[in-house]
Amino acid sequence: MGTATAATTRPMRADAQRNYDHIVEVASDAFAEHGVLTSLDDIACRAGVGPGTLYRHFPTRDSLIATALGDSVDRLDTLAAGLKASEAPGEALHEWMLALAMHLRTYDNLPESIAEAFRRDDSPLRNSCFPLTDTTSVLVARAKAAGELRDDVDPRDVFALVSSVAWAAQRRGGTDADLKRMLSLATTGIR
Amino acid sequence: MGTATAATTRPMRADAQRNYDHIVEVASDAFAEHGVLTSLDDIACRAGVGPGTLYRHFPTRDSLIATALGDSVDRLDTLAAGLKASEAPGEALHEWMLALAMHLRTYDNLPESIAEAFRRDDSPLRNSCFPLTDTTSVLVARAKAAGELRDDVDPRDVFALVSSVAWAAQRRGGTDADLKRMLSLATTGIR
DNA sequence: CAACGATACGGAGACTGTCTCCGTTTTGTC
DNA sequence: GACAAAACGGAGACAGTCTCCGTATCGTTG
Repeated sequence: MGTATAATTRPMRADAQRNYDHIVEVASDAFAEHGVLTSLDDIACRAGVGPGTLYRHFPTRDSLIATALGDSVDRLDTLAAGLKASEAPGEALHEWMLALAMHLRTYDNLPESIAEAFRRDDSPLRNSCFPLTDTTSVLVARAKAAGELRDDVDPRDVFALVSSVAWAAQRRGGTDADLKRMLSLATTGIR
Repeated sequence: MGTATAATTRPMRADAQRNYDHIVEVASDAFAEHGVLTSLDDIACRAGVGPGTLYRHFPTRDSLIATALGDSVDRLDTLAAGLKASEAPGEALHEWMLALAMHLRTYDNLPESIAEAFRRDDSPLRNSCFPLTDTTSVLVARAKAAGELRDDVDPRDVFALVSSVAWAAQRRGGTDADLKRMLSLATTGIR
């Protein structure tokens, strides 16, 4: 991803593509610095475009977040491919849960936005998470099959649990140590 | 609590007390119906007072939430007294964690507000939670002493974990069953 | 390369919610 | 009944979201 284009339809006009790319770039920085709740008009301003232009390209905050997260999701997908082939499904699941939790820390308040997106249909942010929930399901199933995870665990609960740990850790200090400790606390019970 | 008064200083003037009580009453309803993020001006309007009056009594949203939660916290305190004397500390801790999680579901978005309050000093909402964190500490210590809980568990992490489970469960459907299932998933590992 | 239609821009401004300031009203006391 | 202190309330400043539409830019066609 990185420089996304609506390749399905007619290609974007040159100026539109330029603005689109610049907005995403600025948004990534702004989200990283101030969290996903930062002012969108401010992002537009910093990107040197009017609010109208931003909202035309990204009708909702979610759509902008989803696009800004593109690279991080791609990286997770690469990791997922390896983990799905792992010969130690239990460990693979653990590694995945940690990676997922780290991903959810990409921006401040991201877990809230994603959780919110899951309550709406057709949210672009929700759609962008489907690869992640799918991978979670696969890894949970493999861990179960290997007898390394209880049979009664719902993969959706696992995703929710990881989200909630990421959420909690961010408010408990936000360091890697906080995240790992909280995740360990919450998952030791899984086996 | 219920009808709180600044009893430490001079008693409130009659009209002020009347407005104060009415605001809290209306706020409880509004929070219950629309969550803690509902419009404060709207609460003022429904309570038949001007915005100025509301903000004079409750300078921050947190202070209003804290007051509105008074009754629920009182009920938890009563429960806590019994649990602290329980002869089954492990079970007592579990029961407490469930009660705490239910409390955090009193209003929509309450876990977020409380977590946020914990990042600020002198937030009234944070202060109103101290009895709860204290009880958590006591019950965690007792469970440890009885050998029913790992020694390396930080009570603050326990509180954070319960908050995060309440948060996650609310976004996973919000039913009692969702909450209990998620809590069980997250705590089975505690022992 | 001129010119035209389609595409995209951008900023003024409507709208919503937060929060404050200060002239007016209510209260309690002497 | 009158006076000072306490409290009221609403107009309005401010910030953020999002839209509408006149204007500018682009790409294509002759």
